[in-house]
Amino acid sequence: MARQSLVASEVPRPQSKRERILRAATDVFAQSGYFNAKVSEIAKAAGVADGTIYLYFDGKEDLLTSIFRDHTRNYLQSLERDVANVNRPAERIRIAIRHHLETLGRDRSLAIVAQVELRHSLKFMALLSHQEVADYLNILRKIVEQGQADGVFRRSLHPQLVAKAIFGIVDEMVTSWILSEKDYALADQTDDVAEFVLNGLV
Amino acid sequence: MARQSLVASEVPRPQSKRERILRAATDVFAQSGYFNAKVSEIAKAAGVADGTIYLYFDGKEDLLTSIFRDHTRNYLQSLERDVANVNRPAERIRIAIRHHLETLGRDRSLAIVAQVELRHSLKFMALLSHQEVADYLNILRKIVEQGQADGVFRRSLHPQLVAKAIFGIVDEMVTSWILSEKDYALADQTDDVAEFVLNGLV
Amino acid sequence: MARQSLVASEVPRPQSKRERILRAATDVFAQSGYFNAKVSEIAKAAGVADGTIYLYFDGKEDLLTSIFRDHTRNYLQSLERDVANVNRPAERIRIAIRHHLETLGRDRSLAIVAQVELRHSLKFMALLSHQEVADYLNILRKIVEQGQADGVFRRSLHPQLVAKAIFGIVDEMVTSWILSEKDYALADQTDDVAEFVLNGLV
Amino acid sequence: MARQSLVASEVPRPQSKRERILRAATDVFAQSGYFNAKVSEIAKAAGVADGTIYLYFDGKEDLLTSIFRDHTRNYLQSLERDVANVNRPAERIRIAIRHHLETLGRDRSLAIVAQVELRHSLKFMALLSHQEVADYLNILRKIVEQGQADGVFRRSLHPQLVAKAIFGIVDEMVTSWILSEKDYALADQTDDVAEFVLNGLV
DNA sequence: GATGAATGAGGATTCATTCAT
DNA sequence: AATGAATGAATCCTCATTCAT
Repeated sequence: MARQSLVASEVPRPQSKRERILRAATDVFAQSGYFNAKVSEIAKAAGVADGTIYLYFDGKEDLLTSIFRDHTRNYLQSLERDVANVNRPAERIRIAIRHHLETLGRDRSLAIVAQVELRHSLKFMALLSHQEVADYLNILRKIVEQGQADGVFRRSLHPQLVAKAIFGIVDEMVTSWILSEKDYALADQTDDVAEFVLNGLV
Repeated sequence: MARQSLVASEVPRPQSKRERILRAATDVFAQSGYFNAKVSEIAKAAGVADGTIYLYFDGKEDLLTSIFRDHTRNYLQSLERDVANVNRPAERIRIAIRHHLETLGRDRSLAIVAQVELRHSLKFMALLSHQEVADYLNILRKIVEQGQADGVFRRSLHPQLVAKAIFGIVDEMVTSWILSEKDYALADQTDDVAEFVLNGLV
Repeated sequence: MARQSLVASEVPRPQSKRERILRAATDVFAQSGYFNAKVSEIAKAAGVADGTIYLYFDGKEDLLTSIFRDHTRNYLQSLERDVANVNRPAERIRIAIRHHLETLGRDRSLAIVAQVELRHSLKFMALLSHQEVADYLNILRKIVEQGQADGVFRRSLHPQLVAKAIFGIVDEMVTSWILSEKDYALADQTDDVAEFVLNGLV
Repeated sequence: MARQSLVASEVPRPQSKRERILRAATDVFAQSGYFNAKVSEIAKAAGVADGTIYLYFDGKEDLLTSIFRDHTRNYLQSLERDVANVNRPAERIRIAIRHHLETLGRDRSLAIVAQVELRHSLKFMALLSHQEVADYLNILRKIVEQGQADGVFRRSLHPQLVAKAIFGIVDEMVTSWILSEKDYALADQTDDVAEFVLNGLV
């Protein structure tokens, strides 16, 4: 059964003008795609005049970048906090997976922007890849290294490759979710994903 | 050390006019991105007049679709052939991984188009996802199911989730490769990836 | 009595597409002023599509520059030819004055562009001043120098200052003409201007 | 040798808010040109808020008009006073020339505005031409007429044409000065210009 | 089949001006 | 009187596509 709206937002209406514009941009980018989205459409959705957007952002591209940066800042902070709350490496892996799935599973528009719009150019991907994504992968890598040091993770694996692999798996779950016509809770896959990551196929 | 050209093609110059156009489109899309690529640029790279492209394709978007369809047809056929050559499920998994990494590792422009340009809109991704990607996942899923039936893969795992997970891992390896400034052979990661997929982290 | 149209053109409709566009640009710039002129208005006046203009010119500013350059090339050539036809320095001065007044008196739109639109920025004026206007002044200066060498012009005068002075006088006659509400033939002032230039006030 | 700044002002900082705004407008118009100048830039240069400008002026165009009107009022008064101080017509001509060159030679920004920005549209030029410039030309014309009545200026010349010619010469000297890369005192040309005006070329 | 000159729709952005405070 | 955040109209240029040759 298809969803009625692809971008139904369960997110509360933001207060500040900057946040309202960013929320509107997220929804419009998710709905129309970055290139087809019109700035005037975003302005209308945010309830401001076209020109007002340029008081808060440098332009259309800055809107996209800002959505990502704002989100990532919060994301990485809360991820590190959550991970620090548990000690067992395996549990930390599970926590990281859940964190990713829960965060994007909660905001479909944001997920679409993250999975689709942020990847529309090599240049843009390279930018993200060397900053925020690298930070994210570092967190995962350190969990793996710690697990190897503790003797609970196999030492034959390259931590960086494992980090990328985990990211790849979770990323694909999100993509699959936004493209799916079924309406399921993304975070419900946490345990299945974690089992596969920890134990493998055999 | 940075590569000299991001889209250096080791692919032989195609003969037919249709193939020349498609090759040019792949290179130009990889270089400039779909939205920034100009049809006239593709025509020039292919050595034909602008209008000629419209004798062979329906338009710019059809170029992108055709790149993908042409490639996928060959890809799935050779994947099934390779997989049929071995019997052990674990080996089949390894074969599938190698096939993916080898194919894209051989043609950087194609890899960029596959990882970046084909994903620039939800509508486009949905299209691919329900046809070619679904076929690909089905092949992986059947390998998993066979392995479970044979008793060599754990039965607690959902085959569809495993298929997606494997796709996600390999996909991320490719993305990481095209974004990397280091010049390594993508297919060299086959064994490491396979080990992780088969045995997991613990 | 005010003229019915400020830009009534007695100029024959040009043949080539490039010339048609340039003619239209001259008329529209004269009518509306450079900054207020719309490119689409020029296209409409030239009977071409908006985009066609960009096949022949680099943009709006290039239209203005091209009007001037095209005109100046012809102007300086015919001026030198006319001047070479007579020998007496005083007659050459008169010829130069007539040439200026006749050329602009024949094409009101061109005169307006020359007197008003080409001078709307310091950067633009500097550009013209160092190229075409300098060439023009050089021709005048050489006439003066020849007259001084021949002993018919007073040697106490700086030839460069005289050249500028003559230019200034004629230039002001043109400006005055385009701003005037009376409809007189600009070139009719040739003899009066020449008399003043040659004999002065006393 | 090029000047360090094209608009270096030797003018004392004005006191009243209205004068500060007008001074800032003169400098900014000279620097950027009327069309490219931003009202907010003028406000910033004047040290007031954007909106404050509209308490003193009707808008951007009124700033330009006001610069001119304010300046012209003083200019014409002091010109008439200076002229009245001498009796010989030839000396009056010299005084008028000096007055013009001195006034603009003292304030480069004002000179740029006078030579460039005030002439950016036919409508604007017509406006000036029929008011202030006409008053100026009248003063010159009367000097000529008086000189002819006194029998010291040749009667064959049309006084109005002579007035325009003198204006044209001096005007061109100013234009040439603001465009020149050499740093000379404009008023130093007074005697050379006067000699040419009075005695002509022959 | 091939060409490439011509088309014209479409949108991000700027900035003079306003007005609630 | 003064502020400055907000407005929104207005336009140059690009480029996918067409079609007469």
